[in-house]
Amino acid sequence: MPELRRITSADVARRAGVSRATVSYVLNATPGQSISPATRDRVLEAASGLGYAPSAAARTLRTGRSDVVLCLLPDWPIGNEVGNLLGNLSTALAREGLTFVAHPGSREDRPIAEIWKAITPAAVLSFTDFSDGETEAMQAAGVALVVALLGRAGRHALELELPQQLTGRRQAEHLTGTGHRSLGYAYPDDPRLRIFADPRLAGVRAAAGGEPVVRTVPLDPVAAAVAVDRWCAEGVTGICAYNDEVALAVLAGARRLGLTAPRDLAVIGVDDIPAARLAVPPLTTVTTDQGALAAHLATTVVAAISGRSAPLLSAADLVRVVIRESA
Amino acid sequence: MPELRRITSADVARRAGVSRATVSYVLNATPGQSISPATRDRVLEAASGLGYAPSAAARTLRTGRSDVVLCLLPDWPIGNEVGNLLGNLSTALAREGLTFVAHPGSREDRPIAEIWKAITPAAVLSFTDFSDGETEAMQAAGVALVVALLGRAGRHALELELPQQLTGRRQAEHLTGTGHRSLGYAYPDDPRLRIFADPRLAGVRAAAGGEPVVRTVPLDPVAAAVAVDRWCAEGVTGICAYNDEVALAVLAGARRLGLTAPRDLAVIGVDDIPAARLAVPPLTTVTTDQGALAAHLATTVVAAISGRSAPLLSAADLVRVVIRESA
DNA sequence: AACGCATACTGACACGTGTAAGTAGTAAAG
DNA sequence: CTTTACTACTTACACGTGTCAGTATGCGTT
Repeated sequence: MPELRRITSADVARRAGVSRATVSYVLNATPGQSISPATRDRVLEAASGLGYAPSAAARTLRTGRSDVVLCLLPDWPIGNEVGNLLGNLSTALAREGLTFVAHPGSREDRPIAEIWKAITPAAVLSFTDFSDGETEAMQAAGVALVVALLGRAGRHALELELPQQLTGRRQAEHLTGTGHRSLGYAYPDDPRLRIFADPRLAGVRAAAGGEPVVRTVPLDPVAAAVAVDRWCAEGVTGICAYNDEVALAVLAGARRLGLTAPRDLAVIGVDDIPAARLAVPPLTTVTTDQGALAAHLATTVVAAISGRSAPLLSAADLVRVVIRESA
Repeated sequence: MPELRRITSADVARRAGVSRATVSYVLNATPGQSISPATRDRVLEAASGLGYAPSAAARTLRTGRSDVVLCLLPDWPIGNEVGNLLGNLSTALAREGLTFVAHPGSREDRPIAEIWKAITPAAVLSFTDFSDGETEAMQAAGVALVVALLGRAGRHALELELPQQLTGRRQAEHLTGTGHRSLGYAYPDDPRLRIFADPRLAGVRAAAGGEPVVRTVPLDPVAAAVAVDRWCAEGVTGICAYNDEVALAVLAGARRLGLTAPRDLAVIGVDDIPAARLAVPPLTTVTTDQGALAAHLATTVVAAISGRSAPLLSAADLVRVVIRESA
């Protein structure tokens, strides 16, 4: 059995006939160092020839900072669209030389300190915001950047807040644009979702003429029917739903009452999940350009890590209405 | 401004009035070392008093192994159910002292070597299987365990293969149990999903009387109608769909043809997504106990890391049919 | 000839940890 | 009184890297 040993930069140095320091300078393209093209090539060839892979642990120990960006996922079920965003974020950050990883699971079953202590990330992203103590502890441990994407406005940049509001705006604009005067907002049943729901509702409020009638709609046809019945009694004709699933519940509730969309009630969702176009009737919804959003998040993270100032998000054409038949 | 320095075990040792080695022995409860209760308490108190957090990088460097379990996600969109599985897996591994992280994004845009090099995980999980070279390189770099959950049968344990097959079995059993003799299988449009679809189809084959009529069904009502039309012409009366979304497409296609489920065509899905119970008619589907599956995966990983043999999966009551109206 | 000054490197240290090997001190056994 | 065994530690090294401070060589200038 062949000896299975890690290949270190010392191996590369030996093979290239130079010192280990030179190897490090070549492979990291350290500025301010002058290396002759000849030895540079020798080092590069030796490294790839041996299949050298620098030890991240050693590098992190030395520099006090890794190239990992950690994203703490919330404990509520992540849907297709968040998964999509994470995928795009991962490729966008990879393009900048950063490694993106996500940690799912609630914060309760494991203190989040355990997590970033085990990774030593360059940046930590979270959907919810941190306590001041947490932020402080992380920065003391060498985490360069801590960002909450949503949550109570603090001194953090809430980068996702704006697109969420815009989502609500577009919903309301579409309904008022098609003649609906009195709007309802179908709020999700799960209280953990309010962190997303509140900014969307705020967007609806801003774009709707009057105050929308907010009602919680469970993902159940019978319960949804009750909500729809009361909306109709109040003269509401257009419903902005928190997302497509809630919108499907509204449609199912309306169907139980013998109502058909969009004639009796217009419904518009968010996310454009696959089930939306397969619904009865096909669901009009609002979709976000996750690729562009992820790219912006990535540049924000990179800028913050390297100390530059982050560009502003031009959210205007990020969110788009997909018109089908339900509204 | 207060000096912001990392608290090391040397700080703890100084404060407790002992050597650094003693601190390490106490905090890691190293077997074979005898520490007096008095000094043990002093060390423990000093550590918590200073808020000591061991550097994962240093520990990883020293031991050559971290307590991180890395899961490589495929590049196709992960749905609710996979997200659920990841969450459960995360909490199950946390209970064993392991930190779970997921890396989304395709393998193409970043060689996977870059990823595990940046993390140095104790184990790597993947849905697809690795090339032999990749496996070898990872083990050379100190990764203890490499597991492919699905894929071509190799020398790896394909832990997810069995539950997937069982899923297909349960679908077919339900349909044959309700009198359907001639079955069809609605295969997903996206070729990247075949890694999940093939074992499920194999399960249907094993449980169905004859060979099911396999047809690809895109997530589009019009295209799905074409498939349904041909199935009906062939005398097929029950459809096992790859998942709930494909099942919804089949239902939408049937509706376009004026057919109603389950009278003209019985349809059964997989996953029990929220949209399933809101469909017309509410979708009968097969659901997996993700919590139990995750727990089994976690114990398998832990067993493999610590060199013990893994327990077998008792898959029997893991998969369950949710009977609604479509079949 | 002396000096400055780039170029092209090398030697040595530090990061924070786990652990093997060693060392006093005490106590029981021979 | 020596030996052995055990307790309760400490000293010292290694893990693999980045980087500061040197050093030797060549070259143009004073």
